[in-house]
Amino acid sequence: MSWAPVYRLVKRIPRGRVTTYGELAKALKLRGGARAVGYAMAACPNGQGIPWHRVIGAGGRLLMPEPQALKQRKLLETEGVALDGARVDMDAYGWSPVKTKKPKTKGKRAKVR
DNA sequence: CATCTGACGACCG
DNA sequence: GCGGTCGCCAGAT
Repeated sequence: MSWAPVYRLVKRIPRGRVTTYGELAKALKLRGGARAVGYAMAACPNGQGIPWHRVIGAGGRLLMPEPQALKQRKLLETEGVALDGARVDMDAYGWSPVKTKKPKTKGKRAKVR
């Protein structure tokens, strides 16, 4: 399966912002397919401009095993995302793909929540 | 075709 | 807050 849309969305994530698998799944209409999204990320071609580290679990919780999680934390911090231990403040850095998704019809509501 | 597993999410105890 | 279970989709065996 071509996870192009997933990768595309991930690439759309602005710097200093994060999103969750669930959000991505919903944005792509993959209801309950959070796992599928996770799978896509796991199979994501590393080194192709895909900021996988901006993709986290629900509630802004880091999932991946430690080695990757640590790296992810570091990368996020570098991008300006404040991490609360293994937690990310979704209320502050949570990016909504569905709302920010290509504002075709004017600006509409570019407000989070 | 059946079964298990997985970088998930939500629910329950 | 933590751990276990079920449901979801996709891929591998």
